[in-house]
Amino acid sequence: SVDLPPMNKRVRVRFAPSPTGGLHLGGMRTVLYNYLFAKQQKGDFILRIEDTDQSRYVAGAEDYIFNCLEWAGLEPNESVVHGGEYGPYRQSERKTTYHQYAEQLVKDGHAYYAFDTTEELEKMRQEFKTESQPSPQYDHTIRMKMRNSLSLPEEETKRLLEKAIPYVIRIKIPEKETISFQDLIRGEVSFDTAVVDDKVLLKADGMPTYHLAVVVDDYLMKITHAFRGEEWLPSAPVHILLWKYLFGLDQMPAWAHLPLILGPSGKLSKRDGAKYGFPVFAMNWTDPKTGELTEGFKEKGFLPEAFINLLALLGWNDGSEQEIFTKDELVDKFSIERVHSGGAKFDYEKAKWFNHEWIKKLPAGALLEPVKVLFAEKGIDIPDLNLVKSIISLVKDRCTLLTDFYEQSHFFFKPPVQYDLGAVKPKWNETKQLFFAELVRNYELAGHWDAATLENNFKEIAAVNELKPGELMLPFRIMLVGGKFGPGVFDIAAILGKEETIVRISQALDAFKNE
RNA sequence: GGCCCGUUCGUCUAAGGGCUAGGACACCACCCUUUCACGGUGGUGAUACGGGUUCGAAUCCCGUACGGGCUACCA
Repeated sequence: SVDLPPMNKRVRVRFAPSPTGGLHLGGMRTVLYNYLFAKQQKGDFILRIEDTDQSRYVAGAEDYIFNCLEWAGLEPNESVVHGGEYGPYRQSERKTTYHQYAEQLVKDGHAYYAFDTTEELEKMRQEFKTESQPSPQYDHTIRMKMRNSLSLPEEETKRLLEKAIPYVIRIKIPEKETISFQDLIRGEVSFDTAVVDDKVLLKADGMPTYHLAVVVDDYLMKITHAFRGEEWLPSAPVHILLWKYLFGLDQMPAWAHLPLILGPSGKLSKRDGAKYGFPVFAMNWTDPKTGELTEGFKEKGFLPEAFINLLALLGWNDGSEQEIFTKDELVDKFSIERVHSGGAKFDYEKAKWFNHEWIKKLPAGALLEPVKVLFAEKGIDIPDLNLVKSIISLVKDRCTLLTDFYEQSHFFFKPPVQYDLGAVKPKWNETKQLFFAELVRNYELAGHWDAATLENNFKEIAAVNELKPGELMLPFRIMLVGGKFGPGVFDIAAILGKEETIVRISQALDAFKNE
């Protein structure tokens, strides 16, 4: 065999945001798989987004997508914002190119002009609607009954074009042909052209539809691989025919159709998230038209590392029992052939588990920034970063979401404003009061202020007074933090420091007495 | 309706003709811990159904059922 120079892989992901904006889990996973594959092949990762300045889209949709990718660490090498050698990347700036290819298809007899108005199309659908065919298609069975350059006399077509009557260009699908291709995930998939309709390629406004744009762009941008959602499978025959007519089937990129991500009932939707209380977007998105907020994984308290990890495992695994992967490991181990062909239901509980594992796994230093932001939002200034690091180390095992850090550690920065007296009062007595008074005197004289010393002294005093330490630890906890929560009491006291610990005990003793 | 894709514990999945169908989440019990977690040990729980092929099928083939997607001058 001969060693050929490796062909530069150019992996492309292409999509449009929903008209209301946002970027859902399925879209995000498509980006991720394309990214992983591109990096693994040491190729380029290219992002194509439909022009979002069209009226059907909402403002800010494009920036939002790039922000999400930046947060998740999936930035493309080439895109409408990052640039590249194959621009322009905006569809509106490529109009003449699309037009040329569409005209070429007409000239070669693979496409035709259609002058039908919306009303005429509607009328056709009503007219040909039958029991067995509830949604008639514009296909070989009826194209000759419509107003297009195939059914009209040549002069009439010419006249209509000269009069600038609005028209679209439709592909002329062959009547009877079997089309098949090799999907990287599913193997051979085939279709019968008899049931494929004459899709519009060029719209009346001169813009291409997805079908034309994806083929022309992929060719001109030298795309070698493209993974997209399963919902595109039915239109694959149209794209294959366009490749055949325009550039040759040997030029076609390799395709993989990814399974859908399912919600509790059917395809995962924004509504599912709202209904069941879990995020479906990477980051918060507010629809500027309606003001409706859709919560994101980031703001919900997810780490990007966990987000990538859980997304990758939703429909793929490496065959081992490993579930926690860094991005580098994913790049290394990902294989498109191992992606499942069946859809996967999203499980929020498992998603949270991934985040918990990542919080436990990452060193405190890596969590510092998001925790700082969290506390800043709650109006708490963090003075000493090293102190916060030790606090993070102490509590991170019990935090599932980043937002849990507030609940788990706010008392280090603010003394309790009220006490869970119900947990102390019933068993409170003079002896315990005296014990804590003695504890304060002991702690004031303590030379070493560390958890082990504090615990020893605490237990010694308890023994001398013939008290069970167990009965004193809960009151002690409540004195320091106000309730039944937080890490080990002596760890808390050690971090609070001598002065603050003694102040909190004394204040609590007063509060208990007054009750 | 038509076309396409799919189907292993409740969920994500492993097993590519051959061990008692393995792991993870969730759930339950116990241990650890006098807060809550983490952690540890164990448990409940699945090859959609029916036919073939085969010495042998979760695995290959056919049918049925069920689920999903598409069926726009949206992507």
